[in-house]
Amino acid sequence: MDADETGLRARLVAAGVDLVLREGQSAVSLREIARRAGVSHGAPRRYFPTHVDLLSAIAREGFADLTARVERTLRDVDPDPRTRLTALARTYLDFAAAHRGMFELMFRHDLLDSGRLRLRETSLPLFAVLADLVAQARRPTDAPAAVLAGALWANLHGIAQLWAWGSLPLATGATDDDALLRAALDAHLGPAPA
Amino acid sequence: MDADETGLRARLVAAGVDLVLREGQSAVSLREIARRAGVSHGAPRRYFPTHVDLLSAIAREGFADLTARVERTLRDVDPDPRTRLTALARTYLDFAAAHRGMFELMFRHDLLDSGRLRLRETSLPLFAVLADLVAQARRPTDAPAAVLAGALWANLHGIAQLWAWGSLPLATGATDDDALLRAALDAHLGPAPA
DNA sequence: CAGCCGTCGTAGACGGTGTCTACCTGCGGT
DNA sequence: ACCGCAGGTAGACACCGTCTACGACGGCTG
Repeated sequence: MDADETGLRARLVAAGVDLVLREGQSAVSLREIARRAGVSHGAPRRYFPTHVDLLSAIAREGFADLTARVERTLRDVDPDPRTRLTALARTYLDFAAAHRGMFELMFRHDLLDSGRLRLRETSLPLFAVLADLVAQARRPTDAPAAVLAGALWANLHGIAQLWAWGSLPLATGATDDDALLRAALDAHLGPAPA
Repeated sequence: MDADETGLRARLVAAGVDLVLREGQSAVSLREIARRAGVSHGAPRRYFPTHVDLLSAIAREGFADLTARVERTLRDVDPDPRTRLTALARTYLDFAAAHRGMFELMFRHDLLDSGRLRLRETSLPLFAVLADLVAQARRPTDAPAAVLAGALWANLHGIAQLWAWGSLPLATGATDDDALLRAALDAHLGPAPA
């Protein structure tokens, strides 16, 4: 995306993203991405002084990707906020399931030292989209919009994580996460309209 | 807890638990716990052939601890299911906040290879307690009990995780998680009784 | 045009880690 | 008295993150 698309830094990040998607966070080492980029083991240090810096940069890509997917999804969905929220939630869960390693990494605050690269703030635009839709769908008796949005996000996130871990399928006996998704949306936003 | 409380295995796990609580998952190495137990670096291998086995054993302690805390809490709470669920939820969030490193580890399926030691099943008794209370508190028009319980658990879990990561405080501007907790319970179980 | 200097990548070293293997040692059962 | 084996020791290997000294090269200044 940046001007120097082919710069070493971009290639290193790309290799890292590829690795994390394919084999998970623990496979991402500075030396391995150097190998994949065809440079010496010390080269990445120029751009990522520390392993945490590399992982943070990769997670950043993850957030950008997820945000882009959500926006792309919402472009084709009609304006009813409840419908849009459902689509957003579906995209969130699909992303977590399809890119498990990346999803894990994105929320590993212990690995990311989230101040770095303003990483945590990277998730805010996504939350803003959700919060905006929640504000539209909110009923007068519901909790304040910010709280409602936070609680709903947490619910989506929890479903994504526990489902991926296998606990939720095991505990509920369900074979897909759709019922859970609908239960969460119904709970926070009221029963779905016909 | 086991018969040979002072056996090497128990001491190794204890050292690991201590480490994970104090410094997080990444500080737990086979060699370090060997050092703390005063044995050679190869000794742990007898009990934990692989690093994953060690981490799984530690996470198991974490689940046992959390479950015990919940049961202890519920002993002193009156029988109204909604009240009990609130207490359970509070305990869950407090545990996550107070033992962040352990909580992280417990749900890191990439580190745990959850088949090992039947680890994932270890979380089931806790879920059963929650599911039982949910079944009692459930209203006829709610989702099926298993789904409702799963969705609520996911909500708690998501709040715990995103709060610990700092995203939720950042996004909602809140300074404590109480509003979120109440919003989640109200959403899934209906507005709290007076 | 010559020379300097900063950027960027190389190469080697160090300590730490997981894992494998060969070994020792002491105790229980025959 | 002996053997066998569980349980701990010790060394090796490859890999990792990090640090440091060093080369190469290109653009600016004189």
